[in-house]
Amino acid sequence: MKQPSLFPANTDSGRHRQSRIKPTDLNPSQLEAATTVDGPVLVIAGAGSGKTRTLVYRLVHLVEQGVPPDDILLLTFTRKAAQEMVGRAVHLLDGSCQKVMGGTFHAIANLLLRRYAHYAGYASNFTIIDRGDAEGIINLIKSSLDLGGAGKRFPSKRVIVNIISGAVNKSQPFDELVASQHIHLLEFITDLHRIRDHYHQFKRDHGLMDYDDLLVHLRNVLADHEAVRHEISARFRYLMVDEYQDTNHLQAEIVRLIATDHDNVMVVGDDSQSIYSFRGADFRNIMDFPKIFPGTKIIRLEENYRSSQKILETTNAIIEHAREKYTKKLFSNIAGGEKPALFAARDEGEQARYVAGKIAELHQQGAPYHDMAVLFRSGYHSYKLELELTNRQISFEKRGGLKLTETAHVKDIISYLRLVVNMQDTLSWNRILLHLPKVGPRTAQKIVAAVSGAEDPLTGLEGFQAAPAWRDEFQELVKMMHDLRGSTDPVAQFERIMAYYQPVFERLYHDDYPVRGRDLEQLKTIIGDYKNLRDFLDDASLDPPDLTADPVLAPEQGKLVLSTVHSAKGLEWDTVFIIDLADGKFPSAHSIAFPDQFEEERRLLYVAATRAKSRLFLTYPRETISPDRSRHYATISPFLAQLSAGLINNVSGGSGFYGAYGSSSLKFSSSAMNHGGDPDQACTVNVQERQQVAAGEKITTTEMLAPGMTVKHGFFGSGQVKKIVGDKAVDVFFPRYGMKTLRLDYAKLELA
DNA sequence: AAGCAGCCAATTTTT
DNA sequence: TTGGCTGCTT
Repeated sequence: MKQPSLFPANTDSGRHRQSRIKPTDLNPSQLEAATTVDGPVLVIAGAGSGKTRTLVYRLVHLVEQGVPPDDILLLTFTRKAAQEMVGRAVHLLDGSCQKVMGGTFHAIANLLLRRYAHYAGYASNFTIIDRGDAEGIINLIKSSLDLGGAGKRFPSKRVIVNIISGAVNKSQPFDELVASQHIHLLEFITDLHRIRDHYHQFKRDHGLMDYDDLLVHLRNVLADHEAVRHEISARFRYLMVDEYQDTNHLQAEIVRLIATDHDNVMVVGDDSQSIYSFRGADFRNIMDFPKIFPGTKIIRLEENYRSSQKILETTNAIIEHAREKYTKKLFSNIAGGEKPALFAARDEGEQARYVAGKIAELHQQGAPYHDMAVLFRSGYHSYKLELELTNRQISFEKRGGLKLTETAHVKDIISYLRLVVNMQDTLSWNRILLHLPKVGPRTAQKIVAAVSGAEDPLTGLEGFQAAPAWRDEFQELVKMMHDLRGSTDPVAQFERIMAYYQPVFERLYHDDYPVRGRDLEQLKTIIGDYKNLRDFLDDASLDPPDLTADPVLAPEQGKLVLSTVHSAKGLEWDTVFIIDLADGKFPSAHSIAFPDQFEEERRLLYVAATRAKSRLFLTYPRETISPDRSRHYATISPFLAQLSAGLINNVSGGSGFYGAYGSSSLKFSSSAMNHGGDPDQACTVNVQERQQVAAGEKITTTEMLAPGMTVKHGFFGSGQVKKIVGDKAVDVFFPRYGMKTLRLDYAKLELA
């Protein structure tokens, strides 16, 4: 949890000792990577190729060579990853390299900016805001500029934040991004500019930084202030960056700038595991690295030490079909094991029962729960399974999906706490003032004006003339704010807030406040780990805890893990289940019309499948139920339909229990398998199946279309066919989204 | 004018 | 399960 201080007094360092690294611990490539001390190094490390091990040993090696641990900066994708690597190195070194600075780009940027923020025009007590906060600001601006109220075609706050953030993370000009990704919003471009400018000004005025600002301002400070650049470059003489394929241009620039004076940088990555392009990540950073750092030593790790050869054959086949040809083909010396198993369940309920049953069965055969994980595309895909596991009393830990800090009641508490640290934080004022009875957006705005206009915000608050209807509650608030300012113990401050908030809480969430109350208990426990309120608030934004099913239980080891694929990155388990492998769920429906996104979904499946050491189960439901309770047939994920026969073992039962179409699903799956190796064949089978179940409405070939016809798409709505492109694709114009080229084997089109 | 209750819609992935 | 919109109440 705690970050080491940024510039600690460095005392003992670099005692030479007998090396802890035995050459036999690493293979020759790993050893070379671990023992190259100076200069730029690019390590291209396939899944399971011992990348983490190599990084840990390099840490050890650097320290053994006399590099003060203090001088090393380890940039990782999650804070957990950094902790684990440093922890392992500390273990190998008997505790002597605790001072290695490690964390995410954002966390490190935060630490540095606390010191250098004034170069960016910020005070050092700035508040870090998350996505929800950013959306809140956009809403305030939208209403203050009187936008969006009238026409409902005006983009939602979500879309606006996406655009603003996307332009920063993709280093793309704002207008260009709107033109390429949101062509239908070009008519609003002037208003979008106004919103963007107000948003930037708002953050500046109130001491707020969003995630992107942390990177942007750090980059700017490094680029524009030579003295600072040299100071930081000297401070971190050795840089290591993990998961480099998931960095964006801004992050690459930051690396370049921090390494200014020494070029001692090792980056590690795998282009076939790039899964964060939605956040601006560009795996071409890997290819560009040697250009930016001339003289780069390139090392490849291609032997997989994680998975059995049988699993690896399948994962290799998954990535084989990628449009982009990747540089590596992994091999494994782990013989034996089982082929991956494919289970086509009748519906989501059966899928959950199958997975839970398998887990119970394997557990009985001696497999510990913590050696098993269930992975899925989206957080909510696991809901049914969570119920099933709870029924069977199998406890689990869920990663990814909703965060504790994303729940309304926790945000409430955090807003009060933020004000203790930064009274200029208008966004938080606005939120908590709405808790007063009879106070809505309008009155809240007036109070906010009084608060931010005053020399001392609290005096401004006190001076506000509250209406008699809510004067008492207002006085309570004033009193609490005074008490909070007089305290420095986070837990005491939390308690004081709760004393005030409890009645508000019960009124606001009268339906379910007892359940929500457990989140607040959990929050209190977490706050108890901090001595300093700002550290807590930073972590709450930068490393928000997952919303766990049973908060009272400490994060004990030994539990089954349920996780989104994104949150499973870098981890491994003996047994892995990947569920909901149906077209439209994995790959997600959003990706289907966009080839780049579709390819990223493929890599995502690759990442998921390469987490497995010895057992891999792939499942999908044949039928899904929408929120409106209508049923839909689902087809197997195209990524699986493309695979050759023989790679995967179809275990889809076949007892009459599955019902009429259940058995047809078996035929479908196995025929797709039998024709495998030839993707077109598999697609043909796929197409026939769709025609059969959908009574001929779905468009499966271009022969069914002609320019001028109207068609319907699940995401884009109705559109007009403009042009037939080849025999598999069609250009369609959608009024709200513009012209799209749709590939008929990806996209599901219907005749309107 | 402003707050508030109740209804309907939509829902990716993360720092 | 939240969020936006509508129409009723203060």
